[in-house]
Amino acid sequence: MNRDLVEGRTVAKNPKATIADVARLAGVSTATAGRVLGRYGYTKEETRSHVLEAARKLGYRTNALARSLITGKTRTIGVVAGDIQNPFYASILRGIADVVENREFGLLIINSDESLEKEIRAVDLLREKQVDGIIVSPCDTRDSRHLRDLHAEGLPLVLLDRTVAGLDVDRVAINNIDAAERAVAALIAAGHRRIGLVGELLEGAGDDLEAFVRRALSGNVLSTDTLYPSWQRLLGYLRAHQRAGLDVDLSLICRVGAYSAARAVAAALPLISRADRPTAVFATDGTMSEGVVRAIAQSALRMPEDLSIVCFDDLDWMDFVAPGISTMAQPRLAMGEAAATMLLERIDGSDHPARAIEMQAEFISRGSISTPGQTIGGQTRGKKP
Amino acid sequence: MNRDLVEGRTVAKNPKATIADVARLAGVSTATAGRVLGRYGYTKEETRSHVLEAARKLGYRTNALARSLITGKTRTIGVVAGDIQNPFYASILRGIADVVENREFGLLIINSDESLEKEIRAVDLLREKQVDGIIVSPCDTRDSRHLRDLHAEGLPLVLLDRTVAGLDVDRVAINNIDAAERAVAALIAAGHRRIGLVGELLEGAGDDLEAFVRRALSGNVLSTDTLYPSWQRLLGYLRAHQRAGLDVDLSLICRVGAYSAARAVAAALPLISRADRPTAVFATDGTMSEGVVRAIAQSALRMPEDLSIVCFDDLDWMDFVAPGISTMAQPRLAMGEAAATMLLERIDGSDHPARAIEMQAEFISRGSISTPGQTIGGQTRGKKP
DNA sequence: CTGAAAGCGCTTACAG
DNA sequence: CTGAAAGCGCTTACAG
Repeated sequence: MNRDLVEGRTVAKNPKATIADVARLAGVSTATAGRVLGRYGYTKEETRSHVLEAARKLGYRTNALARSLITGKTRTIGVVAGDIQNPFYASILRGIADVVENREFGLLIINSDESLEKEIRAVDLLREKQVDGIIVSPCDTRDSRHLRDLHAEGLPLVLLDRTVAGLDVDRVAINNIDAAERAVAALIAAGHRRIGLVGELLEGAGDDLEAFVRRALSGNVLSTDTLYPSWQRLLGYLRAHQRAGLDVDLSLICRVGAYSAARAVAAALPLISRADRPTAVFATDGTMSEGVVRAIAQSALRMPEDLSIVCFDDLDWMDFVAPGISTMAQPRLAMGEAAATMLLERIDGSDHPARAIEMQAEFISRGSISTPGQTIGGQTRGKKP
Repeated sequence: MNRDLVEGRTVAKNPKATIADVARLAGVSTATAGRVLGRYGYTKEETRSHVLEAARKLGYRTNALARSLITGKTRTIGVVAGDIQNPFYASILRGIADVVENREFGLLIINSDESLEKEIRAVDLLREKQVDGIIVSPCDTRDSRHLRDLHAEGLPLVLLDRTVAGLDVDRVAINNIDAAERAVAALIAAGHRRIGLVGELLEGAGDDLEAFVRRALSGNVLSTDTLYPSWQRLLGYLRAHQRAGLDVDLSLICRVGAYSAARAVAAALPLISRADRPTAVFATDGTMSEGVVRAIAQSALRMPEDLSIVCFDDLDWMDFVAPGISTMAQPRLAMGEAAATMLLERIDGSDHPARAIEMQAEFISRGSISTPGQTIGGQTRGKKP
């Protein structure tokens, strides 16, 4: 408190000046000072300017904490992302930040590293800090009491990229099955018949890849909605094969088991080094894409002459890594914007039923797909010099 | 308030339960309940368990707002970064997040887009939210009243990557002059004599590139500390030339004037297309590096046969874009960690004099440097097929 | 339009 | 070790 302040005299700016200090200097009640400083209620213009002048003199800054304690609103949202360093999340976060900053909201960001335990702690922390709403890319599509509770208690929640079984809340994602199918169809259209897949495919979809594929092929996959994206994209891969009347070779499906480019390299290398290697590979997301391209760079294979690829997510480097990477691009920025916009609407009080926004993925055709067995530069399946 | 709660009966969990509710149910005072729930002061073990039990029954969660209002600490720090989507900032942010999450602090992130106006608003917002400290990568090395005020008022502040004139606070950065000199020296050592530079070089260093270079060459650059990184790296470029007794060709220095890969492409294309083009190019940061590599990909030049390059920052793609990009790598993650660690130390009360942590940049030699005029594959300065 | 009073949900001295 | 009271810095009814 600044009890040493004297009206009428020039006083040193004090960042800790409070509404009471301003009121005293302006000769009004704290209620009135609060009204002009907090921009609520009515104030006579003259009073207003006195208060403002006093606030200026004291270097008054409002303490959002005190305000929030009363209003119950913090004008801050929280987001728990897998890894802010991953371009997928970095772009989404940027989209979120853009809409949030426009509304002068704060943005609290926490990494989950795809760990349920960390996600739960993140959500806890965000709640303690009384955020007005939360955007999460849930790392577990089933075990989600923390999210269910959130929603049950009325805290606005938006799910990004992934869905949670039985949790009917706003969400934004692309149609992963369809997008993957279109990506793989591009390969098939070019004549490929043996197409590899490199995907995270973490546990969660029944754990047994072979059984999953068998079920999928016979049209028996229940609740595709709550599958992880990589499993949904596997479904798209299978569907593209079925549509084209192609058999699926299980040994061509690489289950990396982790969100790691390095692990993807390790998984892709054997696949593309086999004698009966596929003529093309589909990578199920940006991280897997980086792994596959890295594996090819480490091998002696030429792209696309020896191996065609189609990736997922349009990363910075995909248009200048020769021969240009054909890929299924998700509108990452727009996904973040959409999620934030939905969340803010909820925070503003909208109470329509939960909506699922399906964003459009766009296939970008560049140079990484060629016809298998095609002869280029005088040799087929040749080695680099 | 949950006035409808009845002691002894099973009550529905209420996320809005307050310490008063818990105290009532446990039959103790709010002071006592507060002591066990807030983990401060002493409590008899028996009392403790009663309170805990009551809290559990009610689903009590502490309201950090109320606590912060009293303690004056929010256990939240703010960081204003240029663009969280940029890999440079994304990694730094990850480093910051890692140490901050360990201490269970919150992390408020805002983009400045290198605009002073946005930076000022960001800092304002963070202060309103009463963060315990701020990390900023200031977009203006001079006009910085907002940062000066912050520091004068005792709010912990750490500067990242850039320095502000006359603001003696903790900071972390690499030695940009030295790092750039080493990078360019690698080119000179390989025999290059005409080396281009592509850098942001925004206004701020006196605005006149030619005059700056002339001054630098005659050893007259005052306060190199508060230069923007790209200007410091230009200094390193010049110094490498001087050390080698090489003349500097001003026309080889490309001033992009913006933090934009697209703008860098536009600036680099004419440079590398000239008849008397340089035999090598040095890019002053990740964004410029992407621009240069992109420009080369768009040109008919082969790398490194027709043009050698050395980049700055080790981005994901640099080790798999053929022929592998030689670059000066900043320890981005560690820079973020160091900044956060310093900030938390200050928050913990440390009051030693301001420290400047100089991180080590590491040159990574890959395939993008060759000897100029070298004959590879039977032709020199040839075109791609 | 303005002020006195209460209160948001906690923590902090201060007694006991 | 525990409780009654005050208070953090605001906003919110409620009078006037």
